[in-house]
Amino acid sequence: MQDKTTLAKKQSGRSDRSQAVSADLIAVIIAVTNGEPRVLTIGQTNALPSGPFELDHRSLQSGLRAWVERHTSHPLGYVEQLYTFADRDRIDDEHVQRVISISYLGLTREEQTERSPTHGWRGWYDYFPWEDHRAGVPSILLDILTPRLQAWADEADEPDMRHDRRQRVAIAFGFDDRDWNEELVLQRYELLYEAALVAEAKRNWHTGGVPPVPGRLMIADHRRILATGIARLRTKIKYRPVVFELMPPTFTLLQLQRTVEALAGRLVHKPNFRRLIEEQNLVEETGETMSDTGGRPAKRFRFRQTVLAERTVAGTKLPLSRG
Amino acid sequence: MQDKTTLAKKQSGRSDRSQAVSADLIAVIIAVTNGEPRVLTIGQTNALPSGPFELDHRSLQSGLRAWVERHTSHPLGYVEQLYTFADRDRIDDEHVQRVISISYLGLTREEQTERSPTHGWRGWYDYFPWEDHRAGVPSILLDILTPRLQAWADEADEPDMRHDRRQRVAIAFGFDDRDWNEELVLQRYELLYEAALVAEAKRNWHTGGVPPVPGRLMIADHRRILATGIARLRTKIKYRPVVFELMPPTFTLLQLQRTVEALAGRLVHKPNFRRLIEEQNLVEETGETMSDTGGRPAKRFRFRQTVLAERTVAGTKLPLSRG
DNA sequence: TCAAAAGTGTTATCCTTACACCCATGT
DNA sequence: ACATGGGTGTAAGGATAACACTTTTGA
Repeated sequence: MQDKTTLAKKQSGRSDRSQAVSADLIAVIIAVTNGEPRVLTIGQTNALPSGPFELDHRSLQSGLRAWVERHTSHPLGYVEQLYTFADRDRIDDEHVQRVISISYLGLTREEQTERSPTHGWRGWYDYFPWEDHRAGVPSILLDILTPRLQAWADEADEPDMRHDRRQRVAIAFGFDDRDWNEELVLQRYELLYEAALVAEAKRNWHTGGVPPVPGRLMIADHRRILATGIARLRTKIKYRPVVFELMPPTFTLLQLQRTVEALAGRLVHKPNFRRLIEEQNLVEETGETMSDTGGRPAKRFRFRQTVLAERTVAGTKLPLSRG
Repeated sequence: MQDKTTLAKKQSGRSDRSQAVSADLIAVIIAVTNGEPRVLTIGQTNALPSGPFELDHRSLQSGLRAWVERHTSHPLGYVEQLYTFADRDRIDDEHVQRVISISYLGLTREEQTERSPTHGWRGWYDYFPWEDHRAGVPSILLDILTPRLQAWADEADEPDMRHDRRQRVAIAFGFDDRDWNEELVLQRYELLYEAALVAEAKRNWHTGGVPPVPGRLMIADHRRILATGIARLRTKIKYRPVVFELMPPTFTLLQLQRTVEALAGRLVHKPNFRRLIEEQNLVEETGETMSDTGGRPAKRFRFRQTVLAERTVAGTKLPLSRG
């Protein structure tokens, strides 16, 4: 980095020195269908949708919006920037090229009618099976992750490092009767990476180390970016009314609850959930009821669009207790 | 944006079409000196330190760290990415060049001994005088901002828009006996910009519109970036132990409290503050005391470095009540 | 009649905020 | 003595989580 004064010179000299960067957008597009959170992927490749940032777009957001809406034929309700990476290099014909990846989180609804060969939706728990605690602590976590993480912590030579590893693992995964914190998605993935328990960190498992833990792989660092997106969304739903971007125009309170549970990966206390949603005036009755799935018919609700103005800033609360 | 398959081709064709981007880093470096939050600026120019991202740095963070540490001769304690912008264009000799600005927040301590011609520190409330509520609601807010914002809201033609403006202003600035929320720094700045009450939005004040509101101007969108950084820091101190990055090695609890108050722009309830800090075991006594400023000598404390490991994830609490 | 879901009422607990008060030191 | 800052005890209020129980439908 230089002072402002030297900045201009540096930049016109760019092409001589073959120093340039290119910018990619990477999108984490989320929908919730049949109570499962899903992520938009490209082809069969387990890659997040991405591509070069084009000059004709006014801004990063508008570029992303245009592209996604073209491909999914569904408006992108909510878009938020996640993170910008520049740690990777790409080698071109004659130049070393720096690639800057700007990642975004977007929320939509899955278009049921469409079958596209270029993209598809996949459940996010395919990539992170240890993150779904709706039916209790998943056995993958208990039987596979726990012992391997313990072993990794214990294999450290210095006592300080052992203690540090044990503590980080305990906090992230809720060991030693700590509570499970569903927001720590990225920390957990990074610990698994650091412990080389995830296939992306193929430092030694193919040459004698331990095999990777279950969970679908993605190209490059896309799984890490997805983890970032999930973590952000899990935090966000607790204080901003973004869940509604994932809902159909009208819905029952249980459907809304199931969506929240799908995202958070944990169950919610039903009576308290309903109260909280209604107290906050986030929704209004449509007058209709639904009598699908056995039981007393449920009132249909619709999101009160006006709260978007009121609450872009103010907040939403969700009770995330044990069910 | 394109699918992955077309990505490679697009990129090698970059130089022919003169389409390339360049990347800038922009840094919001904060220190707190004598109970005032200060920001590192360049020269006399009211600009944040910035410069091109250089290829020889391993990552964005390391590039920023190296540069700042070279110039301030003080280690950068905490660094966090703020936001990436690409909305501006810069015109080169023969090309239109897209500039991507990646902004960072960094925390240090101000080096007292040093006097550099290339950079200096300036109180952040010079730029945002309406943000300092430590001595009560500032008169700038009461006497100047309030009537102008009301007027702007009322001048809207459609009733819906009027209502929307009134509501957003009321939430952001705490009108109609709403509480002041110190975290909404960016929303407030954006409202002032939208209302053209800030010199950056010089749409009409020099041709007959209202003059800008008090508050020091910065070049380009730097004041907006600073607002983003302040907002982020004000939120962060409430749940992560980052204040300590701004403190000298040892300090009294009142000094710590004054630092928090300087950042938050509001007073804190002393007894509760002390309890909360001590209960959380964030600090330990050094054994020494300080008897500077009249009154009973205060115990000196030091930050417990071990909590960095424990709490990178877990949290810190601060009581931000009325004092 | 039972299962399944929709709802209501109330209590226990904890955290936040505030109030009241005493202690130690320098001038 | 009094001003200034250090420091402790405790109670009021609100938010959250939990428990217990009633209602309405379809099979």
